[in-house]
Amino acid sequence: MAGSEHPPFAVTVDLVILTVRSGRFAALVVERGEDPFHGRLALPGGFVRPDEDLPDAALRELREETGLSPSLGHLEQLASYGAPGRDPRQRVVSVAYLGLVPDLPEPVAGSDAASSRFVPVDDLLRDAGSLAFDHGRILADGVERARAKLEYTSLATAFCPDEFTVGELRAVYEAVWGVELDPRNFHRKVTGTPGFLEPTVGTTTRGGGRPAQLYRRGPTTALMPPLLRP
Amino acid sequence: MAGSEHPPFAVTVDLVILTVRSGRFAALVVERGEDPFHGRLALPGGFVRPDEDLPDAALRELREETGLSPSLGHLEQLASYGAPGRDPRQRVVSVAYLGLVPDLPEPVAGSDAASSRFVPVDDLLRDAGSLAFDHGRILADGVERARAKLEYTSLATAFCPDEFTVGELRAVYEAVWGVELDPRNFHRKVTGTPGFLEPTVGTTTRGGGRPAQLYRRGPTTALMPPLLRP
DNA sequence: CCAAAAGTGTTTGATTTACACCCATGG
DNA sequence: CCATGGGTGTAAATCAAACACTTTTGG
Repeated sequence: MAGSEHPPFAVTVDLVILTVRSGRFAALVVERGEDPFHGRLALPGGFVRPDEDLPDAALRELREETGLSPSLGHLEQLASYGAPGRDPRQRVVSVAYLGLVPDLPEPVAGSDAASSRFVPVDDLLRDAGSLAFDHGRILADGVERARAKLEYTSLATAFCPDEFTVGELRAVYEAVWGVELDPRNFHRKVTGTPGFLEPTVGTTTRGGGRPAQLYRRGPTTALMPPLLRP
Repeated sequence: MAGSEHPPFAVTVDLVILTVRSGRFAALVVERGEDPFHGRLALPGGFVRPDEDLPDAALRELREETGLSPSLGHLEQLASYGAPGRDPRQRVVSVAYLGLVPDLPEPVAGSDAASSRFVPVDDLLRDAGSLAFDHGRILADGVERARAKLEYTSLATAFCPDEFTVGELRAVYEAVWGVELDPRNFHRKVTGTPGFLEPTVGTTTRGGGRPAQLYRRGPTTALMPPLLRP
């Protein structure tokens, strides 16, 4: 807590942006255009500006990379990473944020990094060194956090579009956890948890079968009873 | 992810060190000896050194402030705080760590900050502005995290000395949550959860009544069934 | 012997699970 | 009319809360 002899640090934000795309749990990655790690995959991110708060920097990067502001979706701080050698150029402390977004209709909208795309997380995590810097660890931490939070919050709705069916919501859990859930018990559980889902007037038959009630995400990001253990 | 025009940041670690002392949930605070916030209470912490990893900085501060290395106890990253105005002198990003320690026999051992002491968290949180900087918020976040993790992990043992009884462990929960728990059901629950407690040969009658089995913390920081909902 | 805390057993009610069954649509 | 998913009912199993009861010490 002394005076002014603080060493020079750079501060960045890195983003773990997760979604569910065609039944697969996937993360947004960019291909690096410069050294170090030229040509390798990395998490999107960038330097925090001099007068910018950390969440603002994360939101700005999210907008730049995906064209999304998480009015839909969800953004929270994940953790910080500051090992001395993690960036070979200089001492960098990175504050990682975890974002959950619905499957974008356009892969990535009018976006800074044209080379960004979603890749299934199992593929990215298969060997830890496939990502630049320590981004493999950051991604693993983000994936673990997301999986854990689905168990006891209503966050899974952040992966769904504005209106969605209970079956589509169940598909999110099945993709993220890699399990099969009983459709009947799942339905009872989520519709019976206050604050989780808000019914709309509409129904849909996309996906076939009997028309399904459409829901919006509840207002509260509600905490729930355990939901379902994989 | 551009070149080298990064603004000057200072990086610190701040510590939320929690314990249970005479039945009260308490946090370690120091009295500031300099401006800004001269004379106000603050969380212990300090600048990260140029070649020091973040967890190492947190461990070093913990040692300096409490004389404890958390071989007993527990230390984990909490969150980072970097709002532009949070330190009036300069732009500082602080990485907060959460430490859970047993009640120290000596209040604070051979310690850097002679003015450090444990204060009940309710007193510290009663009005948010009682702590310097944004340390009220950091403390609140740490307290919330600790309370939440007791629910589904065996972390409560980090508040206990090397050997302890089930009744002493129950007292930890009651202090942290501010509730009364049924001693009989609590006993069954914790002794029945594999990996939570490791029985020793000893017993004790400190606290009166029938001799109580002594336990050590289990090896695994086990995840548990929900335990008990307050 | 009495108080006080440890520890066990049992009863009751809630929650979860598994699965039988009916519903409403598209092809 | 049938395949497909949506949605409800229900019985069995599992789990948690409440509490009667026994144990073992100190005073």
